[in-house]
Amino acid sequence: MTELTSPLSQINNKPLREQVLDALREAIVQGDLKPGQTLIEADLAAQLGISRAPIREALQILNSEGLLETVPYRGTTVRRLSRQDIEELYSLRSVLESFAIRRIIARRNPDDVEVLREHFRAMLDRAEAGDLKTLNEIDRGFHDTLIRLSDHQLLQSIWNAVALRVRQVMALLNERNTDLKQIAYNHLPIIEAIAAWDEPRALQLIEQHIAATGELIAEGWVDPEPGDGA
Amino acid sequence: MTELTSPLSQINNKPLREQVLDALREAIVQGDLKPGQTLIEADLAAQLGISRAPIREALQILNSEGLLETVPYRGTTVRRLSRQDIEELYSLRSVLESFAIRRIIARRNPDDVEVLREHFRAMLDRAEAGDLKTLNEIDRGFHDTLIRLSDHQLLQSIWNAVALRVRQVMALLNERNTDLKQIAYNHLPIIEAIAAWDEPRALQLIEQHIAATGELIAEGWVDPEPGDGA
DNA sequence: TCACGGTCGATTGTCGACAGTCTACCGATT
DNA sequence: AATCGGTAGACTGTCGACAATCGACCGTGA
Repeated sequence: MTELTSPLSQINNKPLREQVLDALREAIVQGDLKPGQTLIEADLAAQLGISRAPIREALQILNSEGLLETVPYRGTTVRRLSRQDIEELYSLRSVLESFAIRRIIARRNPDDVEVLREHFRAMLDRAEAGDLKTLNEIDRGFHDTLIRLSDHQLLQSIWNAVALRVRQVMALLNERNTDLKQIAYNHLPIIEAIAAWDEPRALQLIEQHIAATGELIAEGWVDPEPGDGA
Repeated sequence: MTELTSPLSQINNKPLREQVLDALREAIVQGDLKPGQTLIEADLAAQLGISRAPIREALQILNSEGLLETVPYRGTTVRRLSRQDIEELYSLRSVLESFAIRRIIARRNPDDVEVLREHFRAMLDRAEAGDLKTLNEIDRGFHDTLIRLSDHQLLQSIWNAVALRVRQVMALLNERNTDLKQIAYNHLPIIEAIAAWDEPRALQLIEQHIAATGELIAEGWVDPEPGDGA
């Protein structure tokens, strides 16, 4: 056999640690595990039918990713999100995406624009179908694509962490922004500014777009009260 | 007894995991552990006289911090630093510090300026004494202070990770920048621009300062050849 | 000569047991 | 009643042993 790693999805051999890691991370950013909720290693282990060792390793990683909070000898809880956290999250996000756009425009590669336009079409399509869930995913995909196109590994890895928290915030939001097509159309001028290699305008648009979103969310955010979040 | 946590440095009770974490992290950023070098859990455990469990947890964390690279079932090595990594590191650093300065200037707090000027005086003092090691530490302290003054926890945590890698790069550099007083004086106009609340000038200076440093380092950087780095 | 299969040693992954630490509770003392 | 000291239970931290995986090595057979 020569290569062939990709198909058959590589059988099984992912360490338990990583499976647990993925599962917990997903549970957190989808809001299934609520901020403030405490995680008991033994419970998780029993629940998953494995020992505590891989669980502990996963928890340490999630802690260093900022999704959990661990106090030695005390326990680990899902990190709480204050209004200040939201504001910080979106302000930093704005900085990172601006940086990405600057790099994309500097490269002036028409292919990039086509990729982004394709995203917009998909977004509009989902919006017209009233498909909120998929629309959100595509919206995420658009911003992920901006980062990816910027071709900057370090930025990418930091973005990954930031984007996780954004997903978590979205999941915890009870109020839903229902003006779907508006969300989709919000992205069009950004794309066109990039297509025109108009850096100042693209930066102004993306920063305004993200700041507006952040403010909208921060505005209605109620800081979590003490309690175990359950 | 009422509080009193801070003095007496809290006796002992830091988990082994964290002690190992600190020790390994320091060894990496100081260049004692060379990029490419592989770390064997059992060896480290024997060397430190403890079991593998806390070692493994520390390694996972360092991996998620980007200082180590782990391949399941294969092992963990100190992450290699290519020239591209250096360029990415400094370009991102520039973005983060610019953001910090924008926030500092937006606040217009004269105390901030005084803190920065004090840093400059200390730097100049060390430079005149020809004290390279301390100068580097103070230089680091200056940039750390910029971030701290920006009062942005998320930025702070990302900066911490980035700054670690910067330290590692500095430690691995064989060529030393010997023009000490010049380094110190480089910071003065930045401080003065902040003092004057002159945002465009402050941003232009910091970006140029960091880009110049980055290019200087990237220029002489030799990409690591395969091998275990030892 | 070279591709193939199998085996072996080194190393990582997982487990169950035990040690250490913290909190909550409770009774004694003032 | 309020404070103190001590104890019990729940949980995290650490350990040593065992299982699983990988790469290198080595014959074997065409």
